[in-house]
Amino acid sequence: MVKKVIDNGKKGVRYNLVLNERAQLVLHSIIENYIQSSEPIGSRTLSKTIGITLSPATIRNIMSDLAELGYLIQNHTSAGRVPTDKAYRFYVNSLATPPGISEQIKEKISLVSNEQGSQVEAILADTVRMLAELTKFACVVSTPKASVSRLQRIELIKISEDRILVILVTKAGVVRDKIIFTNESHTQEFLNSVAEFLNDKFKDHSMQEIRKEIHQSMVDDRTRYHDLLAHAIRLGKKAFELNQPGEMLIDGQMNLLLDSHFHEQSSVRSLIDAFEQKSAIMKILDDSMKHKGVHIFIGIEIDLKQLQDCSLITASYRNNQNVLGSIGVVGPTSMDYKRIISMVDYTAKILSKTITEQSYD
Amino acid sequence: MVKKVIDNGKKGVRYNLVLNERAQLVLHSIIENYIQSSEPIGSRTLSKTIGITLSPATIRNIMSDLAELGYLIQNHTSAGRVPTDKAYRFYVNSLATPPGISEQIKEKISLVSNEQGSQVEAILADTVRMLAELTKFACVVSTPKASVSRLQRIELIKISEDRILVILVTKAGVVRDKIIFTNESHTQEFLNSVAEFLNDKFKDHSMQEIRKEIHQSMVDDRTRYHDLLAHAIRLGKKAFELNQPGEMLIDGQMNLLLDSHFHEQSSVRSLIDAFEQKSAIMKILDDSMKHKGVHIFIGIEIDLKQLQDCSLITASYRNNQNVLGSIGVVGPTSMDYKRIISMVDYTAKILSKTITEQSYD
DNA sequence: ATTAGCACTAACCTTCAATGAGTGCTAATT
DNA sequence: AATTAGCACTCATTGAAGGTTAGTGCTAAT
Repeated sequence: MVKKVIDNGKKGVRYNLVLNERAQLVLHSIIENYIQSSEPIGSRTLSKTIGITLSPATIRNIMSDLAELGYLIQNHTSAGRVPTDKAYRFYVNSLATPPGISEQIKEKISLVSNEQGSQVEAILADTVRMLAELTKFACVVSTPKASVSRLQRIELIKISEDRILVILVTKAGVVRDKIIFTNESHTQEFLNSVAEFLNDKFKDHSMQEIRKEIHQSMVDDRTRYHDLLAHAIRLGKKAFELNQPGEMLIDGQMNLLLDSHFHEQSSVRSLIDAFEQKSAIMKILDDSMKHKGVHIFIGIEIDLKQLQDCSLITASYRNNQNVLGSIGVVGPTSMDYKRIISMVDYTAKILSKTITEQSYD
Repeated sequence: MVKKVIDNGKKGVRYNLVLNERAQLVLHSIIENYIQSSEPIGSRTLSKTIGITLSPATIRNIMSDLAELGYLIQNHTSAGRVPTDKAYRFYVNSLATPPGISEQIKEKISLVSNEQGSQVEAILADTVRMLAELTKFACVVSTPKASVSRLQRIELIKISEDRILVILVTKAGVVRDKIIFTNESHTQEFLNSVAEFLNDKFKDHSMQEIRKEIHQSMVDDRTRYHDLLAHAIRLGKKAFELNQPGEMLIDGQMNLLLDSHFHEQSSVRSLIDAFEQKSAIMKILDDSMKHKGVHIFIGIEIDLKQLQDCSLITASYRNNQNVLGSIGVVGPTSMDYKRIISMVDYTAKILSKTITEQSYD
């Protein structure tokens, strides 16, 4: 029975479990129907909506085979069938380049953060909110990590005898601040000199480079005999220490809770859990930064059991110099992939454009 | 029939609709029962749980009167009765000083933001999360408004030919940044001089004062003939312009959505709406900053129709110098007021203490 | 290889009656 | 005069019965 389906003309190819064309068509059609209706698809309804003429009975046979191959499951014996993660994977793989999106949507996406002089964080917040609004799903974005970005300027501000506020501005337009503690008390004037020194020495260097250079300076003999230098290096070490691991902005979690796919108590709980400990999602976003283009994680492919009923569509954004972060949409596995993929794709592109313009390079 | 209840012994007092003692007891008991069970209270069950011996029939009579006076309503003719906003108002008014809370809870509250050297925003974020976690409701906090706070330091950072990044650090420990545009191009060195000038002149002044002083300087003749001064004032004007209207952090919205009181689609929608346009809630928080101690808004008392089924408990927090903002909990009108009030109260006190320690005064 | 036909399933909806928690009113009791 | 017992009544909730519907699998005919 399986043979019927895997047999696509060439007898010899045993392991190449490629669906024959008709089976593909049926599967495709089931998925698109299901995405639209969210209801199990039966042979009858399908035989009407599918393009070619095919009797319900034939379709039943094909569906039975597809079920056996793991593309479909039945919730009840007498219910229609529902696509599995494997089916969605087949589906998105079969999609060619993301289809264009309507001018209207494009305009909405482009409209965000047109306000000049916005900070990067504000742009990201606006973007993520817009995308959540547009997709009606939850939307996340990782903020640029300071470590890959290059230094625009550092400022040291005296707060109390033993506390200094460090402000780092990166070329990507991100402002980060943190407090460091010292044993000795410095005047603001002295801190200004130190900051000026660090700016001269490290401007345009990447944070990683800076940390390395500071480390080298510390073992350099010259440092010990030069007072300002010594202090500068000591303070600089603390200031440039790896700090925030990069953050993540979330919007539209509510959309998911309202979504009919997640109406059972249990799935709502696990969704909340997943978003509460951001780290896991963050990690996925980070990973997807490494590759170009849109990334799609379907159900079980997301390495997070709380999100087993979800799919995650991500795309990275960048400025002229670096990949800075990624933006993503979390929705039910039965989401309208075409629509969401193209939106995420376009949004990431516009975001890259906006951020590049705002960058200080 | 009404007379029976409003009559508390003194015939003459017609407008003073004070409930007699027994009616108060019954009402009190109904409310506490309802807070616990969330189910309409009938005369039968009440006659068992109430302290004194009182037959169901008698209680029915009293309940009937209370209903007529607007303290109770019946959803259906044959259902138990449920407290109204008016009843909750009576209830919280009758509560004496917030009762103490368990040491365990106190400890949990105090535990937050023990990490030294945290930024104010981080402390607030941690606090609001903790309070949401503890109360299982939504929790909001308004960040300190820059305008009331006093200047610790200003920095000007050149970003491009026509853009300058302004960083304001207030004594309350808040860092704010924004970008301003200029017609003329300045060197970073020049910006440093300007910043130093502004720091000398305005350190420790409140933002409001600074705006006023700048305004005066602009009409002052001397300003025109002094180049640095003129530039400083011009840039300063832009830098200190009223910018962010203060922000608001929210956490635990999900808790509300999960709460059984908000399980109808419509009320979930309106909750989301309410939190989406933060401004209205922000306004209430702002208002409550003006008064000392815990504030309680019950149902209709919240000037926001989307939150008609909610109550809001707020308390302001402060440093040595100023009231900085307020923190609040949003829950169903039938929340456990005693518990929540004491938690909000205690949290605000701890928050004030923490922030005072972090302040740069 | 495809399709028509048929028996079978299971969810879903509607109806109906029974149950139970509650009420208001009146008359008896304290 | 206030309280309580008793009674008739209301209405939401529950669960069983029965019909409907959308679906299946299998077999035989095309």
